[in-house]
Amino acid sequence: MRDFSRSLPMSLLRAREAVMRQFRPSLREHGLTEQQWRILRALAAIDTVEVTELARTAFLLGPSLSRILRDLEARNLIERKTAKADQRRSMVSISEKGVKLMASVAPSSEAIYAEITRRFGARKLVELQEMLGELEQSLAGLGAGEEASAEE
Amino acid sequence: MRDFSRSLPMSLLRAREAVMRQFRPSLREHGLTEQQWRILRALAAIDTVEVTELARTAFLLGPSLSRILRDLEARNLIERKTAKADQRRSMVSISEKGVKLMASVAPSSEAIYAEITRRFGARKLVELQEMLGELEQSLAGLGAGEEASAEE
DNA sequence: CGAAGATACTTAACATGTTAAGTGAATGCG
DNA sequence: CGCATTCACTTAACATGTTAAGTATCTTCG
Repeated sequence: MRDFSRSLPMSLLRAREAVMRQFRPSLREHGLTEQQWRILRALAAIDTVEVTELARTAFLLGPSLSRILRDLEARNLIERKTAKADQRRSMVSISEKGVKLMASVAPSSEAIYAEITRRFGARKLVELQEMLGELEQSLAGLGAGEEASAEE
Repeated sequence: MRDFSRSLPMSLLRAREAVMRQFRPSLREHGLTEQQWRILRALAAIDTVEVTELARTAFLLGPSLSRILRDLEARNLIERKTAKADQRRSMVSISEKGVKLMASVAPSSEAIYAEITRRFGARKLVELQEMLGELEQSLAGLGAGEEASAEE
């Protein structure tokens, strides 16, 4: 069997960890986890979303998102209100306080991203992301959850 | 701020999830998590290792590894004995039962990996892994933990 | 209309990620 | 030697990942 430290999952895991290690300290200083930050960023760009759509955007599973939204709401960083037309749906939006928090984190976050880009190379970064997208695409519809979709 | 769904961390996260989604069902059938599988694979190739070295190889943090080893030992999939020369060190090895479990999982795991390789392309896969390695390298010594290292 | 099924979440339960603190065993050094 | 420091782990505490089950609401269709 292939040396597992050279397997694709391990390569992806290590690369992601190398990247996230750069961001975590800054986020931590602001009392945010990586996932909470993802949610705030997603909300900042969208005004109002349903929970399910937010889960898709922030790439979080429903149960994780449920918990995090509960906590973010308790910290007054987001707001929720049930949709009028469908009482099942909960509409989520970022609060003013949330916007301010984002504004305080964004500069260092941007700086870190810029430094990563500088070190790795902007061109290579684009190329890498293209390959990652292709990998994702090439596996779409393979694993669980895709029951007889059209696929064209 | 950049559309966060196109950020490098998200690209890496989605790509990894697309890959792991392929493996999880098979591992689950054998009662293994992704991390437990990593540990068994690492042990199978090494005969005996210290916990710290195993953590490095399987890319797990100490506390996670501690818990998992406790569980794997309870399931008799691994064995532990303290080193004679240094009572602090615990030497870990895979058990016979562990070897058999690996043998029962390996075929489907190999098949899945082969299918991923086929879909994405063997050449592109190599290229992708090279880029991931370069990314990791280019960020080595940036984040936390590297206090005034020599840097060559 | 009204019961069966589908939807949109939420809770529960267990495993891991992450940081900090704890424990016991070596080491360094005065 | 003896004590402070370091080391190799382990525990603790809290957040998230993951799957299954639960709850309320909505939709469908007889």
